[in-house]
Amino acid sequence: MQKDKKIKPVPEPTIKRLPVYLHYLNKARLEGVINISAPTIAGELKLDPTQVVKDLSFTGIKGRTKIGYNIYELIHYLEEYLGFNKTNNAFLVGAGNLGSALMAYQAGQSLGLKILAAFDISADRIGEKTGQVNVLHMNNFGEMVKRLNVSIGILTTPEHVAQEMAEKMIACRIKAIWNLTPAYLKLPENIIVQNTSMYSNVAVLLKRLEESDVVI
Amino acid sequence: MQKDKKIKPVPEPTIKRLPVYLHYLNKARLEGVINISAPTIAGELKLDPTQVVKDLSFTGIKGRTKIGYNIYELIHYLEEYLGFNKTNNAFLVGAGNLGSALMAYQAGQSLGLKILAAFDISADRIGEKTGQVNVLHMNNFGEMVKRLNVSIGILTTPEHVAQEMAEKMIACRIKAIWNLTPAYLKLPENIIVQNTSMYSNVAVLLKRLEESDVVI
DNA sequence: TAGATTGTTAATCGATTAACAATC
DNA sequence: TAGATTGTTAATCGATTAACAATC
Repeated sequence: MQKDKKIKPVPEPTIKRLPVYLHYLNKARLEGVINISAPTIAGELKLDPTQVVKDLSFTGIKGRTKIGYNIYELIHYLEEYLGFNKTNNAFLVGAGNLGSALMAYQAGQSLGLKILAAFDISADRIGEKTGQVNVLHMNNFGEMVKRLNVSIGILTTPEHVAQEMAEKMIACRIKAIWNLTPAYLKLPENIIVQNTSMYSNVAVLLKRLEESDVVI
Repeated sequence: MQKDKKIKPVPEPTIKRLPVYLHYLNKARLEGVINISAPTIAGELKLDPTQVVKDLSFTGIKGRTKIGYNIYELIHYLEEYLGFNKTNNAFLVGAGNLGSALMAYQAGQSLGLKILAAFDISADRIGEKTGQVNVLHMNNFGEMVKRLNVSIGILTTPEHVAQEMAEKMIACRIKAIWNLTPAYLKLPENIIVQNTSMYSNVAVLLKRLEESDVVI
């Protein structure tokens, strides 16, 4: 059972860099680039060339020595590997500013997620349409999950209802939650939670600013 | 010059966890907790107790064996260490949904940053007031930076103007940019940039969901 | 051929985890 | 005293970087 441990797991830092490559490559493709090498990508994104080679190798793509990678092929492999070419349907809970930002966001460019509908409990938001996404009452959440077979939930509520809404989501068979609130959610082990904490990023920024001030 | 290399640098993962502790501790404090131990914190946030001890030790706090840390003192040390108790003034550029979310956000709880004003170029946003923050025209940016001596900029514009606005910010002597757009900014070495990429988080979520599907 | 690049394996670096002494 | 905890040092683990062979 535990025998076949051969499959080397992808490092999480790699997973986080792959969409950055993808984003850059799409831009380069629009500028007419056909072939692109790891050192070029590394130079643009200020990374180590070896690291780019290694990261890209996880997608299974084969490059050509002296030439690099075909940009279309590379984009395809990245999208395939990240699952960005599949339709990853999601429901959003909490149609405030942050939620609206995400809804507007995906209208322009694919985030790898497709927000099929948004849910809220505030009467004046329900019935609204942000981007192409309708805002429905949270009461309809369970029914809609069943109907559209959605397994990803995006949580953008105020913090004080985050835990409650997350529980409601999983009661309706949501399997993975992207948590953009500052709340730390207590949920069953089998639920996948991805926390995107704004304040962690602020902390890093402030520390680096402080360090630079000291040096000067 | 290079001699005193004794000061062990704080690991970046530690910096990112510290505000998570702080947030949890503030909640616990409101519930009347006076003393709290590392194993308790670790249990709540699903972390290793040793790691919590080590992380907290960077702030310089001294705990008491068998008792743990005084929660008020610990909060104080964390805020001090992270610089959250200082007034870190910031200007926000791009008063769309995401920008508004951040403005509203800080009204409720301190993010360690104080947004003094927001800037935009769209006529119908200028003059608005989100939370307690006024939206001004980008033309006034330089003057306001000088007047209020702000060194942190928050970038929440659409992607296609992100580079341009970032350059404008640093031309006006902004030293650090918190970049919440998907754009990869090309800026001088001495500028501190903190990228908060939404799609990196989505990528991790999708990969973990995929893995869990395979296992079942 | 020379030089640039991929791709793999080894070495290094850094963060986490384990071990353990000190303390109350 | 026994047990729980801090705090430090050592061991382990994982990611990055370096080295190098293969290829065009």
